[in-house]
Amino acid sequence: MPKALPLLDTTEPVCCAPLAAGVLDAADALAIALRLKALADPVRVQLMSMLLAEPDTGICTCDLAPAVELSEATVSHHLKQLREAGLVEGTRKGTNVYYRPQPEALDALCRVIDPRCR
Amino acid sequence: MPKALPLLDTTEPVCCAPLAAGVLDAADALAIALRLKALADPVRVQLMSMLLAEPDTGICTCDLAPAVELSEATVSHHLKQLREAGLVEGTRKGTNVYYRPQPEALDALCRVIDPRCR
DNA sequence: GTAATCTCTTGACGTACGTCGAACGTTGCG
DNA sequence: CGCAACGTTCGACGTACGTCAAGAGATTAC
Repeated sequence: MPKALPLLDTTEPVCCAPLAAGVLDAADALAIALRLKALADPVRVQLMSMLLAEPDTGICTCDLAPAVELSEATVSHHLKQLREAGLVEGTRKGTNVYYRPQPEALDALCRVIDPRCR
Repeated sequence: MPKALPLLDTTEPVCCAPLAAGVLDAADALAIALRLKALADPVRVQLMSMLLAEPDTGICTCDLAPAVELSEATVSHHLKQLREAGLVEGTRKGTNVYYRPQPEALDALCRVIDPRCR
């Protein structure tokens, strides 16, 4: 994507016409692609599935890192990607930061992709 | 993803437990991530939307390239990614190759991602 | 205030990705 | 056959990405 630097706000759920509703312009396509890219990594997919299993309490970085067998720095990086895509939200509790999933964002992404949706 | 080289077959629609059904293992997460990655590019999103608008006749490379303002070589590369993910299918008609969308693959991906699905 | 713990950021490294021009294959048509 | 049109592959280039160690912030406990 060496064209325009993505200075977009992707923290809100994606909001544009579905893929199957007609030909998308470049801006809408970018909005969708950026959110897909946030999830298009095996580690982040796995992290999302873990967080979706604890939607209320959330899970902290120090518990996620050993579960995916990566350094905390790397997991923090992945969580940042997910956060910037609005897919998760982190709240501090003492020294820990508990991450919770944002199902609405995932749901919005899903609806935009759905070939039956238009 | 510098761990294992993805020698997986991704041409079939993704088939594993949904994200929200429980914690995914690394293999399932990879299967999902590879398909998401195939679509996680603004050009490919746009191409998919164009193809979904002509699901029966399909569109050939030489018509897609000017529509996204890229070289035919680049568009061919993107179509290859989509083809390897099972999201499109190309059939030759004379010198042209007409690409048609594979809504089942997109639908399967959508169901796996859906936070309401489990 | 000091120490301990958790988290995030920075810098660096290797790899993967998007793009193009040029070369190569394929198909159809004089 | 020889040529033209379409498509893919190859090689090269710059950029983006995933990873970690090391350091910097933040918060709690003593």
